[in-house]
Amino acid sequence: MAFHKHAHFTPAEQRLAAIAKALGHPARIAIVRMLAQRRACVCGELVLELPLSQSTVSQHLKELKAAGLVQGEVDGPRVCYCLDAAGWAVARELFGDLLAEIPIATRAAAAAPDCC
Amino acid sequence: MAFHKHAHFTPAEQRLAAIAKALGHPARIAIVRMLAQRRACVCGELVLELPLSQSTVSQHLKELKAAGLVQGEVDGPRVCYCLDAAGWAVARELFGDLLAEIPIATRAAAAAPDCC
DNA sequence: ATTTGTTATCGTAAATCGACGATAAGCATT
DNA sequence: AATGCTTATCGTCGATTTACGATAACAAAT
Repeated sequence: MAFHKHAHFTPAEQRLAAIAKALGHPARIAIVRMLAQRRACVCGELVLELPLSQSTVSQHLKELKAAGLVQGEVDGPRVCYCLDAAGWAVARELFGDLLAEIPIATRAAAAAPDCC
Repeated sequence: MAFHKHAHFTPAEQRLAAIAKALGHPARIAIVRMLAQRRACVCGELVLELPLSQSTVSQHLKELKAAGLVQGEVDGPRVCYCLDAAGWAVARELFGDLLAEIPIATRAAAAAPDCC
């Protein structure tokens, strides 16, 4: 069933998994890229540029916010979203740590099958 | 509904999302780390070290394989799993590209709220 | 050919996801 | 106070995920 047995994994594994899960949808990747490119906050502009309804975009933003990757601030009648620098620092670090554990493919290793 | 409107996103966004989704579970992060540490193939050892049943571990491996992050080769009576170097090269590149688009937090930017 | 050990698949159940429309909530302006 | 604009939440639907036990498939050894 779905009473996920997360208790047995390290905090770093759980945090990285949560971040990866938040990025595990093309729309959320696209949202992050849009927020990164125009550094200023884009509020409902996201809805205009995405092939999704307003409520769906709002939910995606909620998930990104829950993962600590995005911040939202109320700015008058609208809400101003931007990337959460602290969250992305964590993402960089945790993903970097993981990649550091993984051997990089060399030409020799690519020639011979690298399994077994 | 869940007929995901992925058609409107770029191939890179979709591929990165698929990779991130595959990593979006602590058990799969743990599996990747285990395969990275003992570079030799661990077959059913994964089951012994994870708090999950054999069938559940097999499903997680299947998802990692579908995402191109893990390879499996039949080795006699057992199956030999290892990381897929090519897949991880793509993961490195795509995630690196994304991170390159995202401004790194500076001390000044951290002092002032970086939103709006 | 049968047995043994390992892995994959099937079937199932509860929870979550992804999407939408409709509605509520919040803030400015009128 | 009422209107208008923007965003969040609610309710709903089907699909997917996570997990398990049970069973099938498969390779090696007996």
